[in-house]
Amino acid sequence: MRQQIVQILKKIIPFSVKAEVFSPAQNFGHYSTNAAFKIAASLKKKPLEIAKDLAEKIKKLDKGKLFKRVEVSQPGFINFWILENVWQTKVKEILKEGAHYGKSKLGKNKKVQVEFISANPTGPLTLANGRGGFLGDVLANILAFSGFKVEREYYVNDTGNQIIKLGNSLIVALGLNLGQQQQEEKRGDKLYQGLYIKDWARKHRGVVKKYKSEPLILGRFAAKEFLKNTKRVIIQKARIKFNRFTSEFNHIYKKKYPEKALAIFKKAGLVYEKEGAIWLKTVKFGDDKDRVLLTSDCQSTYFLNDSGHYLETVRRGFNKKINILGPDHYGYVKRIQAAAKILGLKDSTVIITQAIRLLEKGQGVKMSKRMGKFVTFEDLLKEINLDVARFFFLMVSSDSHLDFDLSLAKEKTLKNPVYYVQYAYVRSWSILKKAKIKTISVKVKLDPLKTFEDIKLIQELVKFPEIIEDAAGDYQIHRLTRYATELAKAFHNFYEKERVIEKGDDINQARLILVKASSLVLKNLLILLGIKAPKKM
RNA sequence: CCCCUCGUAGCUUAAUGGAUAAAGUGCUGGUCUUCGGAACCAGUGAUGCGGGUUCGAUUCCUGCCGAGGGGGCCA
Repeated sequence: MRQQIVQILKKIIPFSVKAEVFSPAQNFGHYSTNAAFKIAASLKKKPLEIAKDLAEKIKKLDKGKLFKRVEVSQPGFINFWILENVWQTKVKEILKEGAHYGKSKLGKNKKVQVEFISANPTGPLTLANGRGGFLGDVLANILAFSGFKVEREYYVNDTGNQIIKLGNSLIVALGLNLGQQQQEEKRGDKLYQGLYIKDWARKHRGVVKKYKSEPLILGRFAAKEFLKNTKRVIIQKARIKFNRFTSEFNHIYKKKYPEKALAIFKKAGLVYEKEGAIWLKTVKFGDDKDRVLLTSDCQSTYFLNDSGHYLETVRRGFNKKINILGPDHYGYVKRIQAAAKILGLKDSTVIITQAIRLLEKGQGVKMSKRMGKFVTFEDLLKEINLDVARFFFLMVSSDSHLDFDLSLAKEKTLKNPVYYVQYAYVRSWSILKKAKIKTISVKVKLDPLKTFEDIKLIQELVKFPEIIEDAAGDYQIHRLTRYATELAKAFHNFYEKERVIEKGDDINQARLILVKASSLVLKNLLILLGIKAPKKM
């Protein structure tokens, strides 16, 4: 629907302007455009006059096919009211498309990689990992729905100093002494202190003792175990899907991608030596300082290895990558974007999800892997329903610092908006069941659908593809959860005010079709969000 | 000290520079001889503080206050 209006505007406006067509609040019509403002700026005329002129042209062009009313209002908006029969036709289109309703070919089958979670295998998942997990999962769903070929990647940092550190942490946790060399390495870098370290060490006492002088081997072993547990939580508990677990050691390090990346950096003339180390000129790309690629004792840094990882992605045919990182990576964005650009990744996005501040009865609870005392993602999923957690986390923009009160969430779990949405689906299903609907007849006339509630509901249904399109473009996933609440509200309102099954089992066929369409859209939406669409609650 | 993000109803959050700042929750009052009341309706109530940019600023720039995160051979 929005697209149709955009097309009409294009015909009327001679030069290209960035005009928007949107659904306005309150009684400003079904759709609105600010086109007049955009033109006014370059024409130096009053927006209101331009709007009046445009509105006349639109009416002439349309000849009463689409619009019931086209009006201009202060200070220069053009508002559109759509004809009832146009809305009614849309309902049939929705039924025809069914489970495909909302899909588009926006992505043109291009490959895109969504990398998310990628937590270090040195401990359990945090709430921030969970937030990124839900975000990545749903974003990947939306992109796939919009015609992209999506790879969902989890990058496992399974080699390097952190693995040694993990081994050392386990050894120390059992009160064993580290070897001379490890003692030195331990200095200046804090070990992992969490309770989970102690628990694991005690549980695997024999293994820790056996490898007490070989922390790398011990660390690798433990990391594998931690990863196994992480996979269990992600896949089984959180219903988050991945199709590639990329190993830093096997896929990147062994295949010499860091070296290859370094060669490309050198060829680009962006590498220099200083104080015995090798640096990349990331300042040229907006970073506040240059970054080390090779240390003075010729070790590759985390940054160089990650560059290797990006290069591998490019070499596997991806021109587009979205990387979802936690809040501790803020300082990292500029340099990785610089590397991406040099390595030839055309469309690179880094999304930083903000931390979730956990409150317990209004009191802050510190969450840090080092502190030892923190609530893990798995803990949270034990406390609250998965659908609730998903919806709640996805309801807010990823750069909002979410305050999450655990005790409140548990308490008010029944009033969570996710149940509101699911309940709308249950109600729709219940009507269909009672009416014993089998096949939808295309012959049914939809003329009776003209009350405020009918039209409002159709209007929301028609918005669905528009919301998907917006989210696929700007990755703002909370558009979907917000929309879900609005759609459910329109349905509940419709349900309260309009009867489908009249007295005496007389069924209003037109309304029944509208219910079927609503049910379809709600289901498509819930599937994208990874939330269950129950027939009963 | 420097960098990044954020500050909106009592609480949790929306709003590519646009119309009367939008929802949920809370509180107050109301609806129904119901296709499942986990529903519906009404009322209540907000842009941290001070400047600037312009037709118009929650949004952009700047100073202050406050919260969180980060700060070269580390991950």
